[in-house]
Amino acid sequence: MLDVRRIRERPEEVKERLAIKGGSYPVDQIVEVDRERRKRLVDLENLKARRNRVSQEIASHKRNREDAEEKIAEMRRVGSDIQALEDRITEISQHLHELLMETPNTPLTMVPAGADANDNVAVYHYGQPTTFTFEPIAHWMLGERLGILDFERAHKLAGARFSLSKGLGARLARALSNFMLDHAAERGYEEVLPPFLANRDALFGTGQFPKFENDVFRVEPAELFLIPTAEVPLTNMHRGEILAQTALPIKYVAATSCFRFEAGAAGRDTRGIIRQHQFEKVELVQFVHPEMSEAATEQMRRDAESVLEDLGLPFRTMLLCGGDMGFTQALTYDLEVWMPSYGRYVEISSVSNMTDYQARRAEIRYRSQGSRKTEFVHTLNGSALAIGRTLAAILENFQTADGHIRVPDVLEPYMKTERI
RNA sequence: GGAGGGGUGGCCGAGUGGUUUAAGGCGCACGCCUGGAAAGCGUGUUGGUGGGCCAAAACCUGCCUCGAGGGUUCGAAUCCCUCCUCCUCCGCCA
Repeated sequence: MLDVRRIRERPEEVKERLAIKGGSYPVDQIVEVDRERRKRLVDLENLKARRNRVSQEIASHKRNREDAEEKIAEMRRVGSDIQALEDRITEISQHLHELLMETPNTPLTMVPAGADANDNVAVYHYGQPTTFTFEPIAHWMLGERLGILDFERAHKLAGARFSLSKGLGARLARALSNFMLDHAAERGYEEVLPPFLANRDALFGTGQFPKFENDVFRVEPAELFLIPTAEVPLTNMHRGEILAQTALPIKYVAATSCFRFEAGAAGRDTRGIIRQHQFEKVELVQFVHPEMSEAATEQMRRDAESVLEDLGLPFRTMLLCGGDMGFTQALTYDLEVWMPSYGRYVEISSVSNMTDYQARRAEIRYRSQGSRKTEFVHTLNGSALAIGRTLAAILENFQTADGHIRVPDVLEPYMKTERI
């Protein structure tokens, strides 16, 4: 959620920034509705001030056993005026809130303009697309042949877009998860094992709701939702809190399952484990001082990139253009790993700076040491990494001519074998 | 699942319809006192959101805020309803 005061005071600047994302947003309307709301608020508060004052007088009359009927009758009228005005202001406020909800975060100045993924800018490369002396096989074929991925039985259990891994496949997933958690812990992230279900307020706080309600699984009979990413529980841990400035930055890492309905992705990535209803992911989240957020984003990007580098997987890092960015993001890097079966780079991580947009929705503040004033923190998150896609990338990039998989050195202590 | 009891400021804790603009204590900050400190004394100490002052800061001022949301009332921390959460006991359970 954008700061309504910023829109009120500098609407042109906000419009300019939003233009980078493309589309049209109700900035002028927000300014107008906000003005209307504040105007009526003054009237309401004057009425309430009067009621408070006269109520004191009534109390004083009652104590002195004097008649207060006239004032009570007067306040009865004032009370109904207040009620009517309050109802009107509630309507206006809801309208204003809806308009603000339709307005995405403003991109940082370094974000390039552009309409879609074609306008993203590659900012970093590691390795080269893998070359083979034989015909490489797709991970879903390899996985089934090696008996480490089983799609048919997973479909029997839960339907399409589910898979299961077993044997060394399951161990590889666990190895990746443990390796990535350790990797993050070395970089100062505190490990968290959060609930995999979250309530409506949490989904709203991180910005999945109200816009993407159709993309998550709702769990009956409680009003709970399977988390689409650990960003939801990790960021909402501090929802409604005022943090000490000395506590910043707060850095969390969690390995969780993630659940996405993938509505609108019908027919896309139907083979393999690239796009599933359930997948595992190691997620990084940071709460930082606003002045530190750009540097922290670069650092988090390195935290994610170094996972791929340690594994030895070829990838590139893309700075997303305005048109390809998410709703709540002010800056996003996508890490894309080379996937031989696709013959192209495939997203394996996304590192984003939400500036204060999420913090404002979720009311996460900090109190600066000198002053008593509270400010919103900046929130960052990034995957490091998506387990399933990393597993697929390892199968495909490290397959050998005899149909086996070379285990990356850094995983050997976890795998207890050099090859699958 | 059953029965009962709680949720008040940074913390503890009083408060069952009107001098409560939330008592008192602890902690913290500043000041006085002191050679310096302790003690003592004094002042301040939830957050949010409006208005005023050319802008900012400071300052003045209104409204809201006693787990959350509704309701009753001229007036609600206090009464009623719904929800969340914590604790105790019983039952069940990885």
